[in-house]
Amino acid sequence: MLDNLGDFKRDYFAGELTENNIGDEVRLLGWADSVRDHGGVIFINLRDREGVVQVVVDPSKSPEESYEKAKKVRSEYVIGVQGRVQRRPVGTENPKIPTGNIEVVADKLLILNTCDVLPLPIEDSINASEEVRLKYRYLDIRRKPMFKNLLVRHEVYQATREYLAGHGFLEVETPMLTKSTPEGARDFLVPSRLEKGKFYALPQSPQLFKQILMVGGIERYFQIVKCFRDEDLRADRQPEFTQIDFEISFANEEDVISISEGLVHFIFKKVLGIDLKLPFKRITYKEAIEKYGTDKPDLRYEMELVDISDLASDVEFKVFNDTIKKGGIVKGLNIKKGAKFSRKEIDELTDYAKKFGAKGMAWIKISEGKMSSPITKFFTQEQQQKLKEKMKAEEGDLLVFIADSYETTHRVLGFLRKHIADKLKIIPEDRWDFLWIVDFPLVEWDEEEERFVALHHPFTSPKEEDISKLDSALEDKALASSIKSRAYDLVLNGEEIGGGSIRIHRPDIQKKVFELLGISDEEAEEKFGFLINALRYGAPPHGGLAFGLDRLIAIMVGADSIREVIAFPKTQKGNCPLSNAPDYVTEEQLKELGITVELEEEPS
RNA sequence: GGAGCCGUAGUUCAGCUCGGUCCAGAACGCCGGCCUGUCACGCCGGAGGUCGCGGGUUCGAAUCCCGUCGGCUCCGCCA
Repeated sequence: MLDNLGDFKRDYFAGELTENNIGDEVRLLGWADSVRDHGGVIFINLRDREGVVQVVVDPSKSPEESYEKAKKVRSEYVIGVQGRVQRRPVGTENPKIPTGNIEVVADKLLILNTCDVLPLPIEDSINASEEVRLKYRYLDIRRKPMFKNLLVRHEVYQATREYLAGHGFLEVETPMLTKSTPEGARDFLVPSRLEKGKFYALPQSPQLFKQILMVGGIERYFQIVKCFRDEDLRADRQPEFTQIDFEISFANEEDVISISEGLVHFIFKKVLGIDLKLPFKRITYKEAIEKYGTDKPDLRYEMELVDISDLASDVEFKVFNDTIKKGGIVKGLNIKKGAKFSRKEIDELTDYAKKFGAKGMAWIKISEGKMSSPITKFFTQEQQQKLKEKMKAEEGDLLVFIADSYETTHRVLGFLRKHIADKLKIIPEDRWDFLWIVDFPLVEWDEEEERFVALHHPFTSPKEEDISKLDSALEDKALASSIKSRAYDLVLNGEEIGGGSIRIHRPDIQKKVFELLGISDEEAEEKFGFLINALRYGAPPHGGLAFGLDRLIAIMVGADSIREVIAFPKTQKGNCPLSNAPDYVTEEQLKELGITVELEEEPS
């Protein structure tokens, strides 16, 4: 028989009790974390949000009714205890828990609810499969590490609001039911009942609305906001995710960067007690690609790409000099202490490189004072020496080379660099390597679509000195590619955690950029007409940034996946094992929306 | 769209190479009994399985083959 809560109130959280409470009569509410029945005395660890305390039910001290009830308590029963706090008898202290010097002698015991056999253990270390954890997320969240992640998340929200509100930013909500936009990710669509055949889209970001808020004279806007993108999932990608989004009027890059740095600094200080060094390092997009092979380099380890194209054009090795002749490049990585790799391991690296488009991978081991490799014979002594100098090669190193186009070479080496660093476990933990990537190209040529696409988004402003290039950019691919944008990304430990730009605030420039992107006047008018219109009515210069909140928090708590910092995340197929969404709806619901569904198979 | 790993009691796994001795086994959990200072309590006993699903091969399939569903990682995709 279960007890009613009635007017039973909690005086303390279990974890709040200290030796100062000794002698106090207290009431506690929570879950039975563990029960130890000795046939006589019964120990129950009562757990709540803030911690655990031992409750003692002693037949010689507690009322018989309470003792009989205590015998029935099992793991995760919901209980209430009224009792006196006492110092534990000498020798029975438990140093493993913060309240280990005290215990509560139960006077009154309430059993408020029972609990079925648990599908996953409520323990700190994770053993259960992720599928089970998501299905029973309420049990998973009872685990301390999950609770801590959600707590950190809460503290980041609060710090964000404190900092941005303190710097004159107004929190304004933007619509969740909005308009589908071309460019960018696939939209989630929501059918309109009132206008059958029409659809809302869930926002990929509040981009257009926050710009319009600037036109509206808000001056400084922010929002902690859900964004939706219907693309395939990854460990760091969910179909719905959260951004810290902000925008500033009359701002240039430095204003946005400095607010961003201030915010991140504030969050780290407030939540983790860490003093980040400001300003963050900055490198250009070009430098990032050429040194690290990626636009989100992890600077926690060195291993930079080395260009040996000039040397490669002279060596007899056909793969190298042919690549150069065709306008490609040859670059290498020095894998420190990599000479210990077996032939098999090197072959695995080659296969890995091929996955990313490499045709092959050349390698040279430096061991016993000389170079050993199938390609050494193509190098003269002098060339070997030169190569060693360029690569800063020392005894015990392994040099690997990719010869291909500019793009492929960098891309492959970028992935290799990361892969090898993981493999060799040379990435230091507990480092916070923030890095701004600046000077992005405005557009890049998309071979598949046979048009230019925006690297950032279509509302990103070109650099002021490049605006004149817009007029002839369509006819001149090289010229178009040389236009730099006013975009910037913030990278932390090799992950992109934020990105933004100074936007276009003039309708004439916006029109030219649309033209460059192959977006016709009609299409621009139809899809973004409301923004273009707004720009015509005194739009101030403005810019901003959005942080990927989930990624930021995942890195802060050391989680491998953003699912660990989201209360109710989705699986890789976009399912929610807890609620079983998405699911079929009734014929009536579909009819009301004027929707007919074509299924390959009938729903079961 | 593609590649890889995984799917066996409530949970985590072993068994699968080389089919039979497996009407499947361990640990934790659960249930019952004993136990008055434990805290991963202990001791004794017990229950618990559509081996993801479907098909095939075979005298015989958890094990081999094909398909399919689901979970995870990655590529493509993600302005």
